[in-house]
Amino acid sequence: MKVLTKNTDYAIRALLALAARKGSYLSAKCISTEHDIPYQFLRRLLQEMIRHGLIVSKEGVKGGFMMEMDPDTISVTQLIEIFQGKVQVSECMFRKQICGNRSRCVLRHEIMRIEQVVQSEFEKVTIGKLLRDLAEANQVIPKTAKIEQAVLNP
Amino acid sequence: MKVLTKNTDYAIRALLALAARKGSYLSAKCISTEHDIPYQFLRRLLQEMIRHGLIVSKEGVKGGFMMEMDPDTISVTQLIEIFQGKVQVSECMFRKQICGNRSRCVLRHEIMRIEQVVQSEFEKVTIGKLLRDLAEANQVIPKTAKIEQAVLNP
DNA sequence: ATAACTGATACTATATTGGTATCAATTAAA
DNA sequence: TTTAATTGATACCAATATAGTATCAGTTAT
Repeated sequence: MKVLTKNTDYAIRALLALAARKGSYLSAKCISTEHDIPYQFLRRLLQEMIRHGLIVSKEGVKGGFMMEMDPDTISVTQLIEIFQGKVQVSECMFRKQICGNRSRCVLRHEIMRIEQVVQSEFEKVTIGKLLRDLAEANQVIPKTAKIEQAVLNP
Repeated sequence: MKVLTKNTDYAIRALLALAARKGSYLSAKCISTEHDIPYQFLRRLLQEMIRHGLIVSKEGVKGGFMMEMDPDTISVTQLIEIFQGKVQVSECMFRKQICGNRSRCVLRHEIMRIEQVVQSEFEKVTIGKLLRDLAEANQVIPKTAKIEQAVLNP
């Protein structure tokens, strides 16, 4: 069971790259080559994120994508919702089938509780947090700093 | 994002039916018609659960499937693993790509933590627990008892 | 003997996921 | 003003996963 698909995966990586260079434009090509994300695939993801207001773009030479908002306001939950649809435990067997015509399902509480837990866990994980984790790792483990540096500042 | 697929969904329902009649054989046909699960589909699921030792079967007339083990030892996590593969947050971008040749990934901790949370939440939900939830609901909401009864004792 | 069963397995249809290609529009800069 | 680097939009394709069906052989209670 794969919780994050490539969509979400790539989107997170792209956002990390943009967050690390907040305020300046990064082209899709640059992000693609530096982070090993298929170019055209990445572009679709970036456009989708623009539509959702997570990033902005500028066309033409020296154009690209930029993060304007606070990276801490972008959670993995949001990205999952955009690229994989809203988190739901079942679609919705318990609610529709066992529940039948009943308005409230006996299992609904259990299901809802788990949905809530899963969602809130992913909500805690923001782009800002991931970025800080990376930065911290750079300091704690100097041996690998170059690699992390490469990831963040290609 | 659908956490439980039909496989797991149906499997849970079938196990609830078997747990409710623990010790006696229930045919696939019976479970299928009573719980609105496609017959052949259900049979595959039941066979899979036999292979994993969750239930036993008896061939021939008056045969069927039976639950021998304690329903509290069967968790939704187990069923997800059987029918949807082991829970993993990413497959595994962060581990393989960003980490590159590094043995330990900076994001690994975050990812692992979430995997752990998700898994342990589903572990709490056992067939036994779901069954008790249903039974309890029958008592608390007598108005709907007939429906629940139908579900549990077709 | 026969009908009600499971065991095993092959098959099909549809949706999702992952990825590619193309062309038009925009823009910085030579 | 031409050109190259860029995004916008969208159509397309391949592989895989999901959901469901069909078939035939073997077992067993009656």
